[in-house]
Amino acid sequence: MRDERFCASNCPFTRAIGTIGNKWKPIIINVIGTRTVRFGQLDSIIPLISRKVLAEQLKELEEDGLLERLAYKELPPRVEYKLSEKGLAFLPILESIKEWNCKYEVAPLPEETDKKSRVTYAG
Amino acid sequence: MRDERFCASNCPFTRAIGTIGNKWKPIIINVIGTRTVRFGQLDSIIPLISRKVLAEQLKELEEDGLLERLAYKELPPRVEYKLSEKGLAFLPILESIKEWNCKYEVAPLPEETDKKSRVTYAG
DNA sequence: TATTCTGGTTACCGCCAGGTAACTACAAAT
DNA sequence: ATTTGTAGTTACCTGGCGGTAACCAGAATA
Repeated sequence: MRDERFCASNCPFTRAIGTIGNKWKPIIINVIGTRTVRFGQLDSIIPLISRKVLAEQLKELEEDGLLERLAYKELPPRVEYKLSEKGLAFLPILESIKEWNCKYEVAPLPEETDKKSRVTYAG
Repeated sequence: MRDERFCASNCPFTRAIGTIGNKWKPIIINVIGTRTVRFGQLDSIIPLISRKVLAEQLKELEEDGLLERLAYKELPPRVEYKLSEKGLAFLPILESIKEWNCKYEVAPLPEETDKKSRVTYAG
């Protein structure tokens, strides 16, 4: 999911894209925001992602220093995720993407499907 | 390459990620920048992308209004690409990603491979 | 006559991203 | 005794992403 060739580039921008340049990571970071969120919450807030891929993405985000994982030694287990300083510093960028899209997006609904089938987050 | 489920979302941020949330599009937009660039130039500047995928990405970027395509009726053909107003408005976002990465990136070179194998753009 | 130059498109094929289902541990509730 | 709940992990399998190679037009050059 991370692109290793990108991450090995000499260009810092290319490396950045290699790290966060896929569809799930911006969504996950945006959903977490300034909160502390548990795995199961993410799983239900983002219905289109499977648990397997969610776990992979979270692991990579943690390895890349965007995320902090807090595991409590309880049963049933409890794990909380929150953004690190680096992750929090990425939020304004996501915010500007949101504004950019709102400003320039053109009519995105060519075929008027029933609105029930549309999902709120990440789908 | 575009994620249609994302693009059909009610959430403008999710739609934005559905449109530009893959690894090639930010790279392409960044490479074009404020210039006017021909297809063959892009192909050689970004060595890791194949012509097929490059053509696909350019077509989608044009459909999404980020890019303007100017085809001259010559032989051999000449086609020039430049960013639209929407595309140009996206450049500052890419710039802030670059700065963010430079500020927070941690030692990205675990195994010291020979530097010759590293590529400058997108790889 | 044959090659080159450009911007693609098409057919074909292999691999892996990602989905599904099953399974784990153990405590507490029923 | 059995079900429930959490946070994953693992095995297995398939669709489709993306790579490669061939091919196109038609003027210019050798």
